[in-house]
Amino acid sequence: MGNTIPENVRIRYEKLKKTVAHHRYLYHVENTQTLSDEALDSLKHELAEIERAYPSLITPDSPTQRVAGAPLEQFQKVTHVVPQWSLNDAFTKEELREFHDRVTRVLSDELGRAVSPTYTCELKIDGLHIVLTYTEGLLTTAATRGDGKVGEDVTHNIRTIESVPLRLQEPVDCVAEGEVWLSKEQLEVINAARTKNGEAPYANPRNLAAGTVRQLDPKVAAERKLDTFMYDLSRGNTTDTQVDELERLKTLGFKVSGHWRHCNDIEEVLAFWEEWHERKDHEDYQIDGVVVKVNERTYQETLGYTGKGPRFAIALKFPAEQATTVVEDIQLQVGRTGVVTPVAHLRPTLIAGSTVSRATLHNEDQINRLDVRIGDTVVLQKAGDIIPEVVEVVTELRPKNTRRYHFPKTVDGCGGDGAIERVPGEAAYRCVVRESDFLHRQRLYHFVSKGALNIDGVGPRIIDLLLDHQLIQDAADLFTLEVGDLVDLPGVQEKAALNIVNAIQHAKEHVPLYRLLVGLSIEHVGEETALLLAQRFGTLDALRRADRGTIAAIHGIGEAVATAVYEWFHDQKQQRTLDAILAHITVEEAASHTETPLAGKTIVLTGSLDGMTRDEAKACARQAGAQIASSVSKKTDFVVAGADPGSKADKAAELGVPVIDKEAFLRMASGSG
DNA sequence: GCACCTCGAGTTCA
DNA sequence: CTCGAGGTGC
Repeated sequence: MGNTIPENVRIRYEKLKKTVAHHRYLYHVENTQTLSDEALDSLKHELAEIERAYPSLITPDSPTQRVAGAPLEQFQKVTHVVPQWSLNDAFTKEELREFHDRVTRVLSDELGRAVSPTYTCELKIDGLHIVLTYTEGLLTTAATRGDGKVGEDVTHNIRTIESVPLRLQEPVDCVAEGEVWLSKEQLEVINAARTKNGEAPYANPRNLAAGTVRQLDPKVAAERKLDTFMYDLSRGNTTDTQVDELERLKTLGFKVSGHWRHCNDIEEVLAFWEEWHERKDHEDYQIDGVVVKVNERTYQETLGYTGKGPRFAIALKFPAEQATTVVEDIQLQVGRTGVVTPVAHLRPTLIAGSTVSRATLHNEDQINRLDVRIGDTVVLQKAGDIIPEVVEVVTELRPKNTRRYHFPKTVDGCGGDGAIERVPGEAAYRCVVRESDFLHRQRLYHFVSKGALNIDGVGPRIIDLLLDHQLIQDAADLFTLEVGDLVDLPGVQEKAALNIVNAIQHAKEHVPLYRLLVGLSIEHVGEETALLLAQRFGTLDALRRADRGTIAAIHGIGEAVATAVYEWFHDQKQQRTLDAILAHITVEEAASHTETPLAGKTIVLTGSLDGMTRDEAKACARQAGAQIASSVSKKTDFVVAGADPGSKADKAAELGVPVIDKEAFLRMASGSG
């Protein structure tokens, strides 16, 4: 503070800031340029000079604030205000027509009249999805998509991207979604420099863009010229169509791709797709398809969402890049549960930016369907551009004297004599012996993994060392390890030993109940089922005492899962293992949902629950343990009536079923009242 | 009893 | 991402 700023400096400063921001707007949004690069640099330089003299002038939207300071220690998690859906995919014209048929059918059913929506087509850029949050027009947060609910805060890197406005043209609150990408040209520039330094070049722009955004040090991002296209205003949007939304994004100052089209029918959509199938390689960014959206907002809302994504949009992908290679061998892998998976070992081949040498064949049926044989030439592609997939065998190139693949009857290291069996009616082979050293080892890997106890820095390699040197027998032994035990291990220094012990000691405090349940390797119990169990019973003791029927009564858990859980908790050996673990860890109990007045009740929804979609209300009721029925009967416990209730409310009155309003429903669902 | 969805488990490479 | 199996809703 202290030194006052002369009025003329302040005016000059504001003027400079405005000019630079305006230039950015023209350049990235309007695609025109009014200043030479040199002129712009000199303005920025002058701006920086003034700020150096009067630091109190600096605000977050100053062009000088694009390059932030020190590297981060680690990423912060960001919970998305707007759920980040992913899109369903279509690969053929046929699938697109099915999408269109479904859309028109649902709309006609819901609205009671024939409706033909129009569509927008936008290019699907192969980059990294980002979510930008603005408060009163200022960029406050930039986050990655993550799992759709929680992403990582990468504001420090996104700020460095020129095309991202630090201040919008209007002081609005909004959330915008778009894609960060790196041009093919930039990739070449970077790779040329790397090759010169004797470093390996990066495989493709997408991976490099993703890697860059996830750098802790913002200097790296600032050097690599990332760019953006924004395509959605998910909060603070008042437009009635997707077309208007794109225009609105531009008005606010976002960079929006110019290559989109408003299509009146599905044939025009297909024409756009075919046109870009031809053109896609001529752009400076990678395009992996066309995003097709129902244009009209009211129709979008009518169509709504599934658990995965919107029903009003689809990603029409271009055919995946394919390659052919030779199957050199088919080998068997055994997982934690004893399931045997056949994997094709391939002659290494370059496809979609990486060299692939293995591909899963899933199971015996899949091998038979494809009739893959050792020695065959196969067509390979990457599902979702990541996982290699054997599409088909090129039978014309099959060598003579090949034999159909016969699934072996034994697998090395599977325990006992290595026998495997396929239970009739099931697809997978499993190890016959289920209590082998091998499977025990796999279960330990799982116990320390991210989804379970999440012991940082302890993975398969460390577990192998500990087991092989008899430092541990089972999971409980991990918690008594001391630095002195570990330093004798080959390749483990004092520092590493300390890290391991610290990580284990850290992980044993406040273990959420569901994470412990995940870690126990109970059949059918993964993250979701573990959460259901934890929420229903609250404590491990309650779960241990539960009978089979109580477990099966949980919505989302049936007989098969209930039996597996019940039997695990009534197996003496498992219980001894569990007790041993419990002696060392503290378990964070979950809030039990048994107490809500709706638990076990059957309810019927009618009328519109304003501010809440039908799906949300259903989810809320289920969460509280209620069953939802579609019509009112004697068995109905409550009818929830919103605005304009239909005939169901009358029926309820007739049968004497209690009718409650939205507020009462929410109170009951949340456990009070 | 069947069509749908969700979950769990296994999957590749840099 | 893909598969199979389990669970739910009609």
